Order: sequence, then structure tokens, then C-alpha cells
Amino acid sequence: MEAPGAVLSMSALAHEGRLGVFRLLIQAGPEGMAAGDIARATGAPPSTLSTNLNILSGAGLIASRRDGRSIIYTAAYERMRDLLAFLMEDCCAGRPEICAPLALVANQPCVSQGLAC
Amino acid sequence: MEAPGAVLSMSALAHEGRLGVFRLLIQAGPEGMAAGDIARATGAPPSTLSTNLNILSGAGLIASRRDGRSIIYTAAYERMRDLLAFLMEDCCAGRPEICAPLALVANQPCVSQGLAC
DNA sequence: TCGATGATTCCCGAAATATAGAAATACATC
DNA sequence: GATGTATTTCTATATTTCGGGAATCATCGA
Repeated sequence: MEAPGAVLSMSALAHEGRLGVFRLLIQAGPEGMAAGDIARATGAPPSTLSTNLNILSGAGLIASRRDGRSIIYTAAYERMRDLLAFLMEDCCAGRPEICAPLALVANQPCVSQGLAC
Repeated sequence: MEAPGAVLSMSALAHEGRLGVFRLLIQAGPEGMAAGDIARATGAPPSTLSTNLNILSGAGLIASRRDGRSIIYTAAYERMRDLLAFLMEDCCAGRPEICAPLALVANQPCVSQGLAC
């Protein structure tokens, strides 16, 4: 990822409501969540939520698909991974004191699930 | 780090100019860089740069100290590490497919410098 | 104390963003 | 078709952010 993409992604996430939606979608997993369910979970009015979903989508952080009357949103893992990789590579270049401790964080979920990474 | 802090940090970094300054300061290392040098390096007019330095500072991402007539800015590594940890923990919880590959990135600088992490 | 230099603060018009009601669209069911 | 539900688009308003010129503050050397 290049800087402009990172700026776009971060400005999408730099908003309490959108960050909340994104976290929700990450938790929801690959099956995703319908817009209406997100609205209920967050309490955001439909048009506001729709705007924010659109912004997250424009930043490539979420994807959507229609299922009957509902539109299901899912988190775009690769994009998030790219953003994190950009921030880490970019910011850790020559400064391992930042990133080295993060390796533990990165490994933690795997460890806790018995995966080798 | 909590969500509001992450939002603050990301909104500070979600700006081409500020991201550039921050990257510059990361590269500059613990010795930091004088505001004037940053201005020369980025070509930003003084008032604009000052505003942006202030925003980064308010987000806790950089720190400053006076040295004679100059004010030296340095990147706040811990804060950046906290932000990355928040994003990784928060977003990878239960989703190791995002973070597992990042462990490699995190390790890379160490590896390239012969460090064990 | 004075002038020069480095940096910040003040200010304000322009542009972008946030929010949400109302209307419109898409689809499913009857 | 008609109706109801899900979601988006349109629209308007309020708020925030951006950028940079001019004025101000802080420090140093003479």
C-alpha cells in the first residue's frame, strides 16, 4: 500500500462511528452482517450509517453483497492487513524497537488457537 | 489504547502532510529534527507545518523540546506501538488470518539486524 | 538593547465532512 | 399489482478542517 491509500483508510477509520462498525464487522467474520443489524447494534440512523458504510467501502475496508432485501457487509481483511503492514514497514524501517514487541501481539491469536505462524 | 485515542491518532495521521512529517521523524530517530529542517525537507510553509506539528503532538505521536532557537521534534515510538497494538489486537481478535502474516513484517527489521525478537 | 533568526499564534475565506429527515429504489411476499 | 421491509440517495444545515499571510513570541549574538 502506498501513502495515499493509507491516508484514505485511516481517515475512514478515524471516526468513532466508523471504527465501531468496522470492529463489529471484523468480529462478525466472513459471513458479515446486514446493514439493518449494524444499525440496530450501533443505534445509528439508517442514512447516517449508509453514508459511513459507503465511506468505509470507498476506502476498501469493507465489501458488500446483496442477499434478498438485505445488504451484507463484510470486513476486507486483506486491506486491513495491508494498512497494518504499511504502517509497520514504513514506521519500523530502521526502528525495530517499535515493531519487535508487536510480533508478540501478531503471534498471540495464533498461539491461543494452537496455530503455527 | 482505547478507541478514542486510536481515533485521535489516526485522524492525525490521515493527512498526507502529517503522515509525511511523521515518517520523516521516525526515520530521523531519537535525535529528532528541528522544525525548520522539517519545513525545508517537506516544503511546507511555517504556519501550516506548525499547525500540523501541533496536531501530531496533541495526538501524542510526537514530542518536542527546545534547543536554543530551535524546537526539536521526535517521534513518540510508544504511542505508535500502542496504536498498532490496538489495531492488531482489536481487529485480529479471533481473526488470526489478518495478523499472522504481520508477524513476519514485525520480525523483519530484527532479522535484518541480526536481533532475536 | 537591538537586530536577526526560528517558530508559533491569530485570523479568515474556502473546502470538506458530519448528520439526519424525507423521498426514492430494490426486493420479497401476498 | 399492492404492500411492507431494507437500504440508499437526495437535500439541507451545522460543523470542522485546511492553508497560508501577517503579526507575535522566544532566543541568541553583538
